[in-house]
Amino acid sequence: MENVLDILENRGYVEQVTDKEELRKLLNNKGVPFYIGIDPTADSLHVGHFVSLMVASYMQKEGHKPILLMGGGTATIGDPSGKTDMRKMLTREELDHNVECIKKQVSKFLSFEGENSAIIVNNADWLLDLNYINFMKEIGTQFTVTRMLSAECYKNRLNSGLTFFEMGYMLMQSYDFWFLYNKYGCKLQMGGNDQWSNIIGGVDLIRKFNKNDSFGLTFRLLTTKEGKKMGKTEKGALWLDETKTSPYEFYQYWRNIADADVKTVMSMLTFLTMEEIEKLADVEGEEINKAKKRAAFEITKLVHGEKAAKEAEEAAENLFSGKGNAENMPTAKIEPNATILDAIIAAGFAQSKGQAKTLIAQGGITLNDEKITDITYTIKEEELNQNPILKKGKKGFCKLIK
RNA sequence: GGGUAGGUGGCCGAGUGGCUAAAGGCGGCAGACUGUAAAUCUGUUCUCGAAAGGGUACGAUGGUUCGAAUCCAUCCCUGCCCA
Repeated sequence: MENVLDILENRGYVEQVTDKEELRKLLNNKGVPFYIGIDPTADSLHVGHFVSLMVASYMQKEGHKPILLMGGGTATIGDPSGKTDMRKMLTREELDHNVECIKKQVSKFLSFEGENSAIIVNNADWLLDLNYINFMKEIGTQFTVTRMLSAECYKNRLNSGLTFFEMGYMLMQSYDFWFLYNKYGCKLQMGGNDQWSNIIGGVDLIRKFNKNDSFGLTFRLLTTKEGKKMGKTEKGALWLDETKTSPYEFYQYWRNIADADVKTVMSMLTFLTMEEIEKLADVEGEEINKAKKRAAFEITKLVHGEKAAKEAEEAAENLFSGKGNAENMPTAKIEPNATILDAIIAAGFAQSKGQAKTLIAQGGITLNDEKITDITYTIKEEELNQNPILKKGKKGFCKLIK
């Protein structure tokens, strides 16, 4: 029988493992509890979390038990790993709200029923009550600064300011793992590769207090071939929440990825078999567009469901084949007799009138396929009643409604 | 606490009294070419205004000056070195 670890490796998720052979043995059993941490700093997950959820999903499908750790405790004081500005402090209510929203999204990937149902825990439940002196005595003595500084992630920060809290963050995350190990028998922590130091911190701690039978595994960060993080859009992050990033936009993001990234995206963000993926992606030239379409569809389906994925696909197809009568493209409400500039801003194509003017000046704006050159153009009521389609460049579509 | 170097547009980074809405690079956007790709080339990139022109802006607040990102004072923040 295939081991989950092999699946994960074949699909290109795995970056580092503490002890691959021993972990493989452990995973031959069923129902192994493992945990993945998520900081509930927003009311939606973004693409960065997507990979984690995919991995967790594969793990659960193979019979293991996912524990999702919400970093409610650490988020209340702000996560320092953002470079300069400490993130906003979040109130308990906000955090609870975020956790609820996240749980909804997570349930598309993980089952909260059955023998190996996923569970959600919040480290606020144990971190907030810690006593500093006790913590330092018990946990602080187990770490040497010398070793921590030799970690890659701290090395880079050494010349740009590293606060004590940031070092302490590692202790807290290590403590989390130890706590879950004791409470749930959780023997495996998984996370993005940037979490490696924090994860092995926990593994070490468990070895010192208990025994050497816990593991850490990190997965590749989702980056393009050029090493840039995936999931950045002009509006910021690519969210999994449909009100923050519409299914159409979401679909378009994946439809537009670079050729070189198609395979990565398909293997890491879909459940297509590797044979299928190779068949689709190992092609020359224009053919690769089929693979991109499939990738976009599958990924959108996972996050927004099949119906939304189909709608996004149809909308895109109609728009790009020139018939602008799709139902599901983004819409923007404008007043009758609004100027073209207002419409451009309402559609989200520009932040200011100046930018909107630039767009027109550069010939990037069309209304029902008529190029707009006059920046004083106003959209009359009768024209608006026909719900004209405003187009920015080649890919920006928006239906104007009253 | 002492010494020292700094804080400039989304980011990096030049600029040390008027020619500076601020070089250059990155990123973004548009155009050409294409396959809704990449690479390349061109243009563009604070804001209001149709334009002329105005308004904000170089950590913060005051001041000097006809005129300040640039000089002075105080404060806040960051790096480095010493304690």
